[in-house]
Parts: sequence; C-alpha cells; structure tokens
Amino acid sequence: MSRDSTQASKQRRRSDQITLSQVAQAAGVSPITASRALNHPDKVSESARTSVLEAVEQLGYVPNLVAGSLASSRSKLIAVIVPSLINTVFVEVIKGLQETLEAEGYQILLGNTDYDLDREYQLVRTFLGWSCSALITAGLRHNHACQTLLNNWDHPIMEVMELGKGMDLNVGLDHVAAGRCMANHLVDQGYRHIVYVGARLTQDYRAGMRYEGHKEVLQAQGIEAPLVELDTLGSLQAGAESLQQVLARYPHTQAIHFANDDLAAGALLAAQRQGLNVPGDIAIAGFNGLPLGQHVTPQLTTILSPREEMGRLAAKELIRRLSGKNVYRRQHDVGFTLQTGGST
Amino acid sequence: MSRDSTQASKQRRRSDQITLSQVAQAAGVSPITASRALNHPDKVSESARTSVLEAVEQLGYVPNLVAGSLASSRSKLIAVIVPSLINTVFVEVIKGLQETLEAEGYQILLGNTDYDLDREYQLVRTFLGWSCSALITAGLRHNHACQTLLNNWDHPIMEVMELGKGMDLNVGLDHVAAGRCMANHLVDQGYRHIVYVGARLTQDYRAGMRYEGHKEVLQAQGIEAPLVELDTLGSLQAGAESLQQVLARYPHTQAIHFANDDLAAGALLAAQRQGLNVPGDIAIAGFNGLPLGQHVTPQLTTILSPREEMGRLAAKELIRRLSGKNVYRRQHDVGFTLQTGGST
DNA sequence: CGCTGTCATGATAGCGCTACCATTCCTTTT
DNA sequence: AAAAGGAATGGTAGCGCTATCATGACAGCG
Repeated sequence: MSRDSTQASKQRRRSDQITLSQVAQAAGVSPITASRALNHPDKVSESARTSVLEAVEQLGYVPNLVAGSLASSRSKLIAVIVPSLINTVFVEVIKGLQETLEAEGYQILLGNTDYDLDREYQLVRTFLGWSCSALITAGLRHNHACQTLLNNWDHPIMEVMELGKGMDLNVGLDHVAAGRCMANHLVDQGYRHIVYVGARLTQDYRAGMRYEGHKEVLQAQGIEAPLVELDTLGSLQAGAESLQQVLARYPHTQAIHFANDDLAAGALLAAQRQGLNVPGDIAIAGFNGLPLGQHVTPQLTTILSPREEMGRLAAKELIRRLSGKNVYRRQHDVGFTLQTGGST
Repeated sequence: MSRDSTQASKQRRRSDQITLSQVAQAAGVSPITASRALNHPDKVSESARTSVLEAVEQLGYVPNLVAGSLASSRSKLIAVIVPSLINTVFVEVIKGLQETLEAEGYQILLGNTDYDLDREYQLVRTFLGWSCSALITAGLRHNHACQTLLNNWDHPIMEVMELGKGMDLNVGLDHVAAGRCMANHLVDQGYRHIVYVGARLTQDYRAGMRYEGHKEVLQAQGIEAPLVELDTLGSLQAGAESLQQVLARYPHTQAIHFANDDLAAGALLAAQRQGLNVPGDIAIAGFNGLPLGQHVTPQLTTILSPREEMGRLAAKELIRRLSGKNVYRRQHDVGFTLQTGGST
C-alpha cells in the first residue's frame, strides 16, 4: 500500500478510491471533460469520450454519486413511502414503480410508515435531506407538518392509491365508487343482510372509503349496513376468525363484503372447513383481485385493482415531469373491474 | 421572493433551503458547533444544544444528508438487493430488515435484479457510489465483476437466504438440507414415485439446491428422482398447470415435491377442482410455510423458513458490525421446520 | 505557581464532483 | 474580410457539511 499523502499537511482522503480526476488524468483530459464524457456524452468529442471510458474501465472507477449530487443538487433518487410491506398491494405498486424507474436510471429509497403519519413525516424529512428528485407516497392523507414541508418543496410529488385532490400528481382509483360497485352487485344478487368487514379502518382508511360507498348504496335501498371492524391487520387468519364473529353478531347474515381478498379468502376457506356452503349459506366478496381468489372454489367475487399498472403509470408520469415535459393531467384514474366469481 | 445574491459574482446557491450555517447564526454559535449539537449532542454544552435545536425548529431546517455524507464519507444508507419483489419471500426478508434498520436510523436503498446477475453488478456499482454503510444482497452467487468490486470494498457485506461461505457476513438456511428433509418425510410416508417440480431453477437456484438434497435422499433409497422444470416463475397458476404436466409425464406419480408453496397450493387447489383426492390420489408438499398453506384443506405439508426473522437477524448482525462491536460469528443458520399437514 | 488534562468552541480546509464563465479554434454569414 | 455563431475544452469556485487541529478556559495536582 503506497501511503504517501499527496503533499501538504491537512490531507484527508480516506478511502483509496479512484476519483474522477484520476480518470481524467489517465485519459489526458481535464476533470470537467471527464465529467461531461460520462454525464453528457454528446457534449464531448468522440475521441475524448472513448479515452475517458477506457480509463474508467481500466481503473475500475465508480462515480461518487454523493459528490455529484451535492455539486448539482440533483440526484437520481426517488423516495417511495408506503404504509406497509405485509400488504402485498403496496409491494405490487412498488414493483411497478421499480420496474419503470430503474429502467430510467433512478434508484428507489424505500420507507415504511407502518400506517403512522408521524413516522411518515420523519421519513419525508430524511428523504428530502437526500435531495431526491421526487417523492412518491401512498395516499393523500398526511399530518400537518408533513403537508407544510412538502408544500414548500420544489420537486414533484406523486400520491398514489386513491384518487382525490392531492398536492401535485395523483394516480389512483376511486375507492368510494369501488365500495358502491360491490354493494350494488350484492344487492343485485338479492342479498339483503350484508355485513361489511374491515381491519383497522382508521389506518387502512381506503377500506373505510369503500365502506362509505357500500353504506351509501345499501341505505339508498333502505337496508342496514352493519360494520364489523377487526383489530388486527388483514390476513387469511383474521378473515377466518372474523367469520365466527360476524355470524355470532348478525346471525341472519347472507353476504359478507370484506375489505380485501386476504380476509375474504380466509373466511371462504374457513367456511368450507366448517361445512358451510358458499354462497348458499353465506356469500363472500373481497377486494383487490389477488390470484388467490381465482384459485379457491368457488372463485371469489372481488374487485380487481390494477396495482402494478398503477405503479408503472405513476412512474411514467413522474418521469415525464422530471424530464421537463408538459404534464397535461395531474390526476389519473386507473379504474377497477368487478370480477364476479361463484362466491356471491 | 428576495433574489439578492449574497454579494460576489459567482454565487450559485440554487434552492433557498435553510443551511446549517443559518441555523448556527440564529443560535449564536459557529456552524461546527451546530453540527455537533445535532450529530454528537453529548459533545456540546446544554445551552448550545438547546439553542441550536430551537433554531432548527424555528427555521424548519432539514439537514442536507448529501453534503454530510460527502464530508464524512459515511452515510446512513444501506443497499438491499433482491432478485424479485413478486416472490413474497424476499419481501418478508426486506420487512425484517427494514423494521430493524429503520429503528437505528438507517435508510434502505432498494434494488431488484430480476434474477439477472449483470443487473446486480450494475446495481452494486450504483449503490457503492452512494457510499452506503453496508450492502445486503440475497444469495451467495454473483458474477465475476461484482465479486471483484465487492472484495475491494471496505464496508460490511451481508449475504442472506442461503448458508455457505460468503464474502463477509452470512445469514440463511441450508437449502440442500431442507430438500433432504422433505424428501425424507415423503419417503417415510411410503411414497416411492415422487416428482420434484420447480420453476426456472437456474434463476431460483436455491430451489435447485433443495432438489439436490431431495435427489440425494431418493437415490440413496434406490428411487428415481424425476424433475419437472417449469418455464414460468412460481405462482398459483403455474402450480395448477404443472399438475397436468406431471401426471401426463409420470402417470404413476404418488407425490409431488414442489419448490415452493405457491406452486404447491396452486396444484392442490387445482387437484381439488378436478376431483382428485389429496393425498389419496396425489400427495403434495411445498416449501416456505406461507399462510396460504395452512388455510387450504388439507393443510399443506411444507417447510417453514423464518423469513422475517432472517431479515431481522441479518440487520442486527450488520448493525453490530457497523457500530464497531466484535463479530464472533460471520455465519448464522436460521434453520427451518418441517410442517406436516394433511396433504402428504 | 506553573504544569498537565479535560471540556467547549471555533477556524480552516477539504470531501469529489459539477455549474458557470472564459477561452480557443473553427465554420458560417453578410 | 470582418463579424458572428458554434463546438470542444478548461479554470475557477463552490455545493453544505464535517474532520482535523488549534485555542482558551478552567480544574486538579505536586
């Protein structure tokens, strides 16, 4: 290991990593030309470009993106904040985002709020500190501090999942309408004693919005719209357990409208284990359109939400904005599809 | 908007964001004291600390982490590279990592290779450029360039999922042993015509390792160990389709050992749809211990792998190392558990 | 009383890169 | 032929923060 500090007293290069200057020197150009050769290849001559690239290759140069970001006050980082990773829904959105963003050379900085808006605020603060190019967050609800912080931030903000008036860009679907849609379906099928089952609706407030739509429809028909709220997050297990609870509390129940497919599938499988006929004894509906719902017998009636597509579209719109193109619509409705199976 | 450049010619402050100097000024201390008040609170006086914190609060200061990282050549970023986000297994590991790392103030920089080692190399390069504190990657296999790059990197590297001799730290389980374990179970149950079904085993090479263990056991018993490799990634759908394929090719099949629970559950549900009795006509086993397997009837025989736990342990060991503590064991076996259900 | 040690603070000099302006050497225009 | 425009390159000065060393104040000690 050569250990000769370059000369003066206060040297402080720590890692012996190759710098752009060394590359430039090896290539026989100035540092700034080397920088341009890598970042704006069209702004340097053919010969400069190739000799820089050769030097990069030969020295095994890895650009220091931290320094680059500081100098340019831009970074190819995009913050993504979701409330949960257990819920596959968010993972699928991330998948769509990732796919599209990585293709454009962006990196994802991932944060998980665990449905805690204060946690979200902390994450946002940290992420702004990384001078991200943009921020993508699940949902339109934020706490006051977060709202303020983001309003003063001069980069694109994309809010995904539900549709509404957001801060900047918005891609999602109308959950109230989705709730109405399923409720309409159940009423059309002739069910009158319908229970809505959700899990932690203050946290998963989108499930709450679907309940609002559901209630609206039932009440318009003069039907009660009882709600059973579970205290655990949605899962097959919780769905299975909720079935007992619902039947105990509302013995005449004909149909259960679950807030998501995990709950619904859990209940459906549990019903079968205990010899109940679906939908004869009890009809079951879900939300999301998870593959699981298609593989149980009878197939689960559900509402298909285009989650990966939502991620892809959000990423595409964001990139559009980041590359300075005009954004004609700030809001995009990805819609949903009622998928009727044998379970209702 | 006040637009008065602070004085001289070449000013270039772009965003009108608050800087640490402004905080320091407001607090009546020097910038370096302000820095210390925030990062090493125990190194400044009570009074300095409070006045700095007040100024931070009042001005709405958000630290520029990019600048901080450049100056200190450290960052609270940890790169996480996984081959897939569709496969819930990795998501659960990420969940465990996230939970533990965020609690310690680390941020996750997420990369997805889509099972492509060249892609992994690119991601690693990028991530090193962010001077991450550590890198966590799924698996022990990397391409040559990546291997070289990482060997010369002087930060902790954590390889998760499978156990073996890695570059640095390693947390995982022995997949060959897991394959042996399930094969032994199937043989013990009296099955002799056993088919192993996996999806893209060159990509999901851990499933391939399980097959190795499986084959080993069967061959020791003088039993054939036919393999059916699917060309799609594991999913309920693929599992359902594979069932036909297996029965067509190996009509005497008594049991199918699937590479994962998605495939297994898909096949189990498909078998039931077409009136086959499980395990009477065909026994089915999986791997992972996904909740789904516990909710189908009969319950799926599978091997439970502690995925979140793996993430948590990996994160804990990494933090241990990062905080300069001694690391006694570089390798941690998280083990697995055979979970026998009615499906075999 | 001078000597050493500890604590709180500050001045200085970068971290590795890019924005900005200046320069050079052409080619094009009138 | 002179002026104007363009392309390629380089010099300089930071981006906002922290490592390092230096300083001053004060306590403890023989």
